[in-house]
Amino acid sequence: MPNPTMPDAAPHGLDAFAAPIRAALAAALELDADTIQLERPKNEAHGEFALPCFRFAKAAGKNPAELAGHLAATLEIPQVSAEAVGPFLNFQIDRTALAAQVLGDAGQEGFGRAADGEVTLVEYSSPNIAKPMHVGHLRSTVIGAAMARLFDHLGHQVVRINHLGDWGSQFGKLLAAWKRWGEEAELEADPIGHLLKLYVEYHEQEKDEKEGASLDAEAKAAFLALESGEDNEERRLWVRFTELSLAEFQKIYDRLDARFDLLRGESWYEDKLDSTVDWLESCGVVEDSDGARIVDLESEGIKTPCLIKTSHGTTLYATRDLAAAKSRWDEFQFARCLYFVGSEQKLHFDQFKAVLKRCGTSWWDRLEHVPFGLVRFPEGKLSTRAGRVLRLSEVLDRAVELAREIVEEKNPEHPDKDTVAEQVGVGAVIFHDLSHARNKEVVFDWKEVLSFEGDTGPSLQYTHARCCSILRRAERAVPSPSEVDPALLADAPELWVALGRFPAAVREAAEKREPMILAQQLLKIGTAGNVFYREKRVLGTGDEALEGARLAAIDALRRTLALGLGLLGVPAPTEM
RNA sequence: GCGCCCGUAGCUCAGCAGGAUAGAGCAGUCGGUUCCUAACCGACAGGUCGCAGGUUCGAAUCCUGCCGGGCGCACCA
Repeated sequence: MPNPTMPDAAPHGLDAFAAPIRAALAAALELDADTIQLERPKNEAHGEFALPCFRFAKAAGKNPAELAGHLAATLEIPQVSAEAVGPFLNFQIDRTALAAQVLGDAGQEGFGRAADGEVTLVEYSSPNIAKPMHVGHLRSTVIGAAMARLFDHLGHQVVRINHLGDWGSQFGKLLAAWKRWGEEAELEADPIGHLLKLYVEYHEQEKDEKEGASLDAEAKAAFLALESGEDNEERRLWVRFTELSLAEFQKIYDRLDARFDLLRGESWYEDKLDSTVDWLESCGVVEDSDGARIVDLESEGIKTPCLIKTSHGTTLYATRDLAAAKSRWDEFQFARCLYFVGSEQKLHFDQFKAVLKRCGTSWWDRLEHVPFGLVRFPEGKLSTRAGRVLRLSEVLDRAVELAREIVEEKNPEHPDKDTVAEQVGVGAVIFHDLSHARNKEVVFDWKEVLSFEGDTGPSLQYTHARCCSILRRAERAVPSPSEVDPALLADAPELWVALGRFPAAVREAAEKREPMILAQQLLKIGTAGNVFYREKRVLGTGDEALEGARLAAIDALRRTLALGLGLLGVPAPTEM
């Protein structure tokens, strides 16, 4: 467990000032520093931190404005001035001290890092074999990968797991369909496309009563053969389909910078299913219901029981997730295991956690479903069965194509347009997803996803590239923070405040499992950066000390943007 | 029917462990480049925070009810 009293050496930007302010307030109000929550004023003119004095005044039986005034007059905090505005006590950091602190922090590799050390498992992406990854998978992949990086940055020992959907009766259907309509040449040319076609064809033919019955029988037989574990034709085909699918998925993962430590599909837990069921049975929580084995969850406030085994004796989704969770616990004794899965599966997670609770495990509440909203289309839902899908690769390709046109137009001299177009196009798609609250459903809109101006990934990439450009043209080394006079940078508090809030944004994004919080902060940093280099000429001022100081500022900005974008999985090109 | 999520500017969204005149971006109007990339900056305009109650010194934020949209509700995953 983390030790909250452990001094943290990591640079934390504005937090460096919050601690003494809270300590001074705690002493003045005779309260514990932990009970004092400093607010971030909405209006930047009100300073960097604020304390509404209402509740403290009430406790002390005083008038809030009076208390604020009294505190403002008596508090002595190094490098921080306090001012009372009505019942509010506002704190402003000395401009030079602010620049010095943040410049020093943001210049370091570990800006916003913490030393946690806990084991955090992150399950994300988890697409189904034999189907294309579509826009729906984008969310799990991009949010999960970003969260994994955030935890990693905060010092967790992160284990990234891809829980592939590679098992279940659906593969019986696919095998049956392959036997009827499979074409070797087509499979070679476009594996997932062909497998999807077979899947769609199956569901098309299934509607026919006579065909449906015989297809269903063939599918059941095929899955049975697969499940037998023998090295038969079904198994060999399944392995092949899996490998072909993985190769396709990997192309997407490479583009999205999504990596996994463990590639464990549902099939990986196949030989642990029996023992899991036995374990559940031995816990005495399983009962019979119409021939099926279930765990009743009424006592946990869940009306729907959790199905462990069907009346035909086959295992289910929940059984496999239970086996997976138990296996992971045995292997890692994790502090938390996060599942980045759509909100439509909330009940499933509530159920299988409740089962583990009923079993008396000590770790059931370390499992956490991190839900996110569905991707919808203006025209309505897409359906894999009907073959109506928008492939993720197509989304990325279109974004890259558009980015390529824009690079061509804006920077025809660019030495490597293909690379930068890929970075910008993919970056736009990733950032667009991550800049929205994960819990809300998103209506997919090409115009928005392909937008490169305003609050977008490409505009941040652009700011980063501009910084790189200035540093390139400087043709001199960037002075280290200790070499510059921070007073020369005191005229850009907006930049330092924006940068100084980066560590808190990283922390909060991780705590709330909400990458959007970091994305929003990066946008603020980007805007502050644009204003900075717009208003403050860096090169050619004739003042060497000033130039050095501003170069250091640009470098801090560049580093923080690269760090933040990197955490989100958005590439940071040095020229665009 | 029951459960969960969402409803803020024309559009897309922040803000919601209560706090100061509700903020961005896009679209609209206007302005900015003899100067490190204008994928930028600035100004104007735009809001009964779904509706109605309640709690509070104070509610977009918390509670209740309603309306609207989405998702889920045992032998699929």
